Amino acid sequence: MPRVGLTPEQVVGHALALIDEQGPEALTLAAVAARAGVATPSLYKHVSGGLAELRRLVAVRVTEELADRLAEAALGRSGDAAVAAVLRSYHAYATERPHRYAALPQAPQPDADLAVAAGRLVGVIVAVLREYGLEGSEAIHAARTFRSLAHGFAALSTGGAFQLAEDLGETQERMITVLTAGLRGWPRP
Amino acid sequence: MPRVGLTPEQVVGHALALIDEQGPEALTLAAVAARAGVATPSLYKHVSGGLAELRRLVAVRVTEELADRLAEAALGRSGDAAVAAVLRSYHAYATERPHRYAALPQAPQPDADLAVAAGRLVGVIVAVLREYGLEGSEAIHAARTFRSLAHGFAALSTGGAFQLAEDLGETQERMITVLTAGLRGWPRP
DNA sequence: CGGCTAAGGCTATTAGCCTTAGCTTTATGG
DNA sequence: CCATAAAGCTAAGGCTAATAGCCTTAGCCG
Repeated sequence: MPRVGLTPEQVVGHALALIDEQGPEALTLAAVAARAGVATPSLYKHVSGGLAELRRLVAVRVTEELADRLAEAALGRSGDAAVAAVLRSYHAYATERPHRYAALPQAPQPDADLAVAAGRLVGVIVAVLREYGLEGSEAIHAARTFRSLAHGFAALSTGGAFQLAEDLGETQERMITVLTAGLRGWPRP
Repeated sequence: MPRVGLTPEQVVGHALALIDEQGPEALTLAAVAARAGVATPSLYKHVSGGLAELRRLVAVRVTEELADRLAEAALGRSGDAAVAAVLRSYHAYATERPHRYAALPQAPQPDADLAVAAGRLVGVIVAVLREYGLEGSEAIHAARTFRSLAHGFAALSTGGAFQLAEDLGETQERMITVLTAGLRGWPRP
């Protein structure tokens, strides 16, 4: 039994490949083990928490990836252009890797690593909103609005909920217009 | 082995009860059978497609429930008040029955019954938007924006994605303000 | 009233999955 | 050169869905 030199990172990599190809349902330890050229129980040497932990690690990695994408999109832009770029790149990520994006919400438990990654993602959004003069609680409400719109659009469009022929890109541009206008005229209570 | 007088509707009812209590992951034929006082394979007499069909039926029923709620909220209201009421009742449904709402997207295949139910839901939204003078493609884009915001907010808030202490109701009111303003000033290309 | 049919139960079985336990081999550091 | 920890293995147990085949009940029809 030659050593295959597996690491937790590689295990997650195989998991992501499986998800990309066959969807989150197909993520099973047996399939990951087969792909890694190893017997199923051997995975526990690297991912001691079994399937649950593997899913957790996948969620963390995807969240980090998404946060990176958003940060890159925000880089060098400001105001409406930054909001538009971040929203577009959010949707682009979900569209390019729909299964990976769908694997995101499956982490019910509050998890420290995931919280860190999610914090980075929210940080990018909050930074982009700062230029609208939003501070404190209002920045939080605005960031939630942003995330709701971005996630809803990504989830529904990759999930096939938008059946009609109208172009999704057009929908996205309308959303951007509404959102940027809403941020400029943000309701100050 | 006395007949227990099961119907597909009752099977779905038990499935919903299970989901409400323990989440969508807990929906297994074995658990439903136990709750119905029947052996697992007997369920196939009522739900011939097994677990997949049961999930499908659950999704249809939940979509119908939600559409009913939204229709009721829209009744007798118009304009901004109607939009606000529908958005609030969307979120209220998801909050009252988080697991049930989470069970919604698990129906991947395009399904006729589900399409009908989803059509009713979209119909309510389109009707509410009609008062803003939106027609044709623009009405579609606006309805998509509405759904994205509603679903995103529902999914993220019930999923525990909003960790901070800020009140969710406040966030919702900001969202309503932004959305109604965006609809009134809808971008006419 | 007698019997037939279809529906609604059942048990048994197969196949696939996760997980734990305990053994064996490999690689490495002293 | 050997001891030990890491990384692999097989075996086994306990879930799950799903299929096959049998039995009983209900209800209808002649």
